[in-house]
Amino acid sequence: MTAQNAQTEIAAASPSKQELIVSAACKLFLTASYDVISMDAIAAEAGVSKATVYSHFQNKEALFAGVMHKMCEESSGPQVSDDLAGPPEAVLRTIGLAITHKLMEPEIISLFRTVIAGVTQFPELGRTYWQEGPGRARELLATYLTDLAQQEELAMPDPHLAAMQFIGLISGPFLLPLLLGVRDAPTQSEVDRAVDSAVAIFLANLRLK
Amino acid sequence: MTAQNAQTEIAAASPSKQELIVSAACKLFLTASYDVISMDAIAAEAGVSKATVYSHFQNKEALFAGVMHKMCEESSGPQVSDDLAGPPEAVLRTIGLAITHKLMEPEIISLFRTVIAGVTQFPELGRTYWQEGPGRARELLATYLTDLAQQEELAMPDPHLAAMQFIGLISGPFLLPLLLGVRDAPTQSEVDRAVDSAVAIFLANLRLK
DNA sequence: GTCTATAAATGGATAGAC
DNA sequence: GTCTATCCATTTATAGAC
Repeated sequence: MTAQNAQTEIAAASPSKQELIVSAACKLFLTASYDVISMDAIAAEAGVSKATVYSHFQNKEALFAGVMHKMCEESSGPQVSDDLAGPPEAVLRTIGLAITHKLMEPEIISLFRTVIAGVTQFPELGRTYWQEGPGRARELLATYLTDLAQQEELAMPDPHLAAMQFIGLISGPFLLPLLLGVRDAPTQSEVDRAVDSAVAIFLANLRLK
Repeated sequence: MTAQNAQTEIAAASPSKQELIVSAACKLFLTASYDVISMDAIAAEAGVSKATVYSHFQNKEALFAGVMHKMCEESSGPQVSDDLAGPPEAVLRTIGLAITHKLMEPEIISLFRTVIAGVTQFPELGRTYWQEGPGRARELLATYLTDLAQQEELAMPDPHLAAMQFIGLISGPFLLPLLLGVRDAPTQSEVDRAVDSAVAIFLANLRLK
């Protein structure tokens, strides 16, 4: 066992300074955008001195990049990659609920705001988030829809377009109002109703053609 | 003619300092978020001194509020309130194209980013933008859909939900990627195809029930 | 690695002359 | 109203002791 492995194993029980810093930065960057959060505030939240922060990260931008990478990993898209068998209604409903529930989490809305706020300053941030989040959902859906179309002999000229339409259809009622802060998180029954409706609309059209 | 009217008429030809300041602030706040833009930068862009800026606006927040109010007015939703007659396909296509074209404008995407970035610090900003933009589109659509359902004797249990689903369906393929900066503005044919597809999906479902 | 103290720069906001 | 010059708080980042 190398020294590095030993350090990694200990980490879970007693978090290293580096982990304390990243956790504190995560928390703060979710409450406000890049420029609002100072290195002083991060150091204070982590319970370390500012010099310690700079000993682990070259500068603020490097810390921000590390934090964003970690948050994208943790919130990596809907976890439905396994369970794609069964009647299409059920599968789309499962995928739709997974996506909707992801979007409902306050942390995800906050992350979304932070990413969008930072994308002008840090263009790579947008690409990273897309690949880890919505882009992954799109690929998953497009693959499933392609298979579905083949099985049921449906027309599916552009699976990527269809996937984004489905995502828009289920997220439309909630995403914008939540991002703008003009409504609270929806109730379970509200989510169920919206997803059921969206699945019905989507499938009805597919089978009509 | 009052003195104020005279000033207003002159304004178009030779803009007042106040208008110079607001224009400069508009331009800058569209390129980056609230905290990134300094009063020094705004004064420099307007070609006036910083003290002059403060003689017209009490502080930075007041200037930001004024700028956002002006931008919301200028970009006030899709201008389709008159032309709601004709076959549903055509009407929905017109509305869909109007909404999509609005969203494609780089200024609107930038405004969107700025609003979302600022909504944590200034909650009223989100409400204002919603009312001037997406909220207005939702009301317009919901009203039209209610009428349509009545005329064609279709089921329309929740016009607001349906309106947001339609907006999500047409904006889904573009809005997220544009906000995240992972794609360029779509071509005209791409927009046409997406809107036609969305209208077909939406209407097919309505008439199926 | 970690701390205290501080440097160097920039931010919002104001005083005072004109 | 408008400008120049300045105040004061805060920010990023570093130096030097331990």
